[in-house]
Amino acid sequence: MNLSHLAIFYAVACEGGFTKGARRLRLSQPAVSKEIQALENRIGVALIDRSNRHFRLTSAGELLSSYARRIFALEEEAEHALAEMQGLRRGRLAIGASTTIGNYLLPRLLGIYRGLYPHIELNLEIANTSLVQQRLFEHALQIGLVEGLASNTELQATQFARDELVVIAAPDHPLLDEHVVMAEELCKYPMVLREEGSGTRVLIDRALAAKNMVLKPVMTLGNSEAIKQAVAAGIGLGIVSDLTVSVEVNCGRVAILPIADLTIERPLHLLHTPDRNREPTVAAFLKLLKEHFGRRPKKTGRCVQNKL
Amino acid sequence: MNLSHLAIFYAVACEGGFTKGARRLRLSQPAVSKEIQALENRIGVALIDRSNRHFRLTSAGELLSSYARRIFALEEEAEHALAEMQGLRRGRLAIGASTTIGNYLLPRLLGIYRGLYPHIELNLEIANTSLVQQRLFEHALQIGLVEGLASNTELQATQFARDELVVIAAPDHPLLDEHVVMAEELCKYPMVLREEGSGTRVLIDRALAAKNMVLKPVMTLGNSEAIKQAVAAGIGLGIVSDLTVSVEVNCGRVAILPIADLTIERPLHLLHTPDRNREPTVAAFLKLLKEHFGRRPKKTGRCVQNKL
DNA sequence: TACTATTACGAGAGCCGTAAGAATA
DNA sequence: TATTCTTACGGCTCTCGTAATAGTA
Repeated sequence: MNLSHLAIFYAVACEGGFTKGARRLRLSQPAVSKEIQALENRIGVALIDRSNRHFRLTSAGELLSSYARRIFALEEEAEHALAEMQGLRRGRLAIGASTTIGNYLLPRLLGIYRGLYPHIELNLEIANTSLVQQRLFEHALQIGLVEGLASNTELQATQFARDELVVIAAPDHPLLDEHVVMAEELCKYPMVLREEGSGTRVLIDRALAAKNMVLKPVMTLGNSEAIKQAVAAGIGLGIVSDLTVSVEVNCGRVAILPIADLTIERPLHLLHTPDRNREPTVAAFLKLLKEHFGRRPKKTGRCVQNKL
Repeated sequence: MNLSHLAIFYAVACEGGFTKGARRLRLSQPAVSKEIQALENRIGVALIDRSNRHFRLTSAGELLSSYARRIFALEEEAEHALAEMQGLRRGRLAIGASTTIGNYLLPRLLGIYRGLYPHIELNLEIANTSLVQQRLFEHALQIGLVEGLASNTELQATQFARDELVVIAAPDHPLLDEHVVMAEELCKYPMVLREEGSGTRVLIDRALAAKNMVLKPVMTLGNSEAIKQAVAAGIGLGIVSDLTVSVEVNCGRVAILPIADLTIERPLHLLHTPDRNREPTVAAFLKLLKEHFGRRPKKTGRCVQNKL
C-alpha cells in the first residue's frame, strides 16, 4: 500500500465525496479519482460504493478509513512533537558533573534553565570525571562539567571557567585581623584538608611545594562540607573551592582569608562528544553557560560572593 | 512531512546505516541519502548524527523513529485486516428477515455459514417487511429475506424460493385417512387460522375465493406456533407455512394433509441495495443461498421434511 | 584499501491537470 | 440541466540509479 494514496482516500472518506476530497487536498477531481482506483487495484478491494449517487464506503473502506485516521493522527502528532522539540518545549538535557560543580554551581544554573524551558526534562548525574567521560562516550549524557580532565578519549573539552581554591577560617581566627597574610604564615597554623591523593589536595600541595612549603594538616576529611564544619568549629584553617563556601561566608560561619602570594586555581572543563549538530536543549544550555562565564567573575575583597 | 520519506528514514534508523537501509528497501544508497536529507530539510531538524563513523540518531531522530514505528505498524495491521476481510476471516453479515424465514429457515443456513466462516460476525434482525426495507435503505442491513414485497423503494428484489402453505391436522384427524382430499372438504371442518388482514390469511382467503369458497375459522391466532399448538390439541385444521412445521411433522404432533386441488404458494424474496460490488460476506451468503435454493426442494408425500 | 556517505546528473515512472465523456437526479 | 465520477492524454515533478567525490578506520 502507498500511504500517499491512503491520504487521498482518507480525505475523500472524510469529506464524503471525490470532489470535496479533491478540494480539501487542492487536487483536481480526476486525479483523486484515479489515485483511489489505483489504491483499490493495489489492495484488490473496492473501498467506495459507486452503485448510486449517495457516497458510501464499503466495509473494507470503513476498515481502512479507521486505520487511516489513526495513521494520520500519529503523523500529525509526530510533527507536533518535533515542533515542540525545536521550540524547546519538549526534550531532555542530561548533564554529568563532578561533585563540586554538581552541588554548588549547577543547581542555580539549572534553575535558570528550567525557568526558561520548563518542559525540558533535566537529568543531572554527579560522578567523578572518568565516569562522566564514560557516560558521555556511550551517549547516556550529553555534556559533562568537570574539574579534572582525563586524556585519550574522543571527547571535546573546553575550559569554561576557573575554580579558585580559597583559604577559609572561623570568623574569630586571629589571621583575619592581619592586613596582609602571606602563604608561609599558613604553615604556622593547624589546617583541615582533604585526604592525600584527592584532586583538591594534590593541587594544594603542588602550589605550596612550588614555594618549598608543606602544610601540616591536623585533620583530613573526605569532602568540602566536612571541612567547612571543622573550620567553623575552630579546628583550623581550611582550603576549599570558593564555589562551595558562598553560603557559609554570607551568613558569617566562616570567612575567606586572602593570601597575598598564593592563588590556587584549576580550570573547569566542559566535555561533549564532537557532534557538529547539537541538540537544541544542549545548545540552549551552552548559551546559558557562556552568558554566565563569558567573563570570569571578579573576586574583590575577602567576602566576595560568587556570581552563581 | 512525506510518509514515503519517513519510510526511508525508518528503514535506515532500524538497520542502523544508510547502506543497510538502502539494501532493505532495495534502493541505491545515494537515493536513500538524498531522501533523508530532503526529509531533514523539510522538518528542519537533523535526524541522524553524522559527526563520526558510528551511526546514531539525534534525539529528534529517536522521537521521529518511535512515531514511524507506530505508523508503519498500523499500516501493516491495516493490510493484514484487509487481507482477513478478503479471506472472509473478518467481517460482518447483517441480515434482516421476516418472522417465518428468520425463525425457521435462516438458523440452519446461518449455521452452515458460521461453519464455513467462523470469524464473521453475524447479525440477524427479525422484523416485518417494511422495517427490513427501511433498515436496508439506511444500510444498517446488507440483505433482507422476506415474504411480502412492498413497492416504490430503490431496493433490488429477486425471488429466491417459494414458500408453500400447507394444511396441517392432528395425527388422528379423520381426513388423513382419505385417499384424496379436495379443497371443498376443508369447508366442512373447523379451521384454526391467522387473523384477518395478516399476509398469510389474505393469501389463504384469496386462494379459496378463486374457487368460490370461504373457510370458517373456529379460532384465529396471531402466529404460527399458536396455530400448531391448537391443531395438535385437536381444535381443528390449520394452514401454515411448511417451513414452520418440519419439527412437529417429524415427531408426529401434527401431520400435513395434502389437498389435491389446492396449492397456496408465496414467493420468498431476497432484497438488497443495488450495489454492484458486494461485500465478500454478502457474496458468500448469496452463494450459499443459491446452492440451497437453486432448485426448489421437492415435496413428496405427506410427511416431507424440508431440506432445511 | 575498504567502507560509508555525499554530490552531480540524467532517465523514467508516476502524479497531476485539462478536456471530454458517462451516468444520475 | 446540473452535478458527480470516469476516461484519455500530455506535461512535469520527483524519485531513483550510475558515476564520481570525500571522509574515515
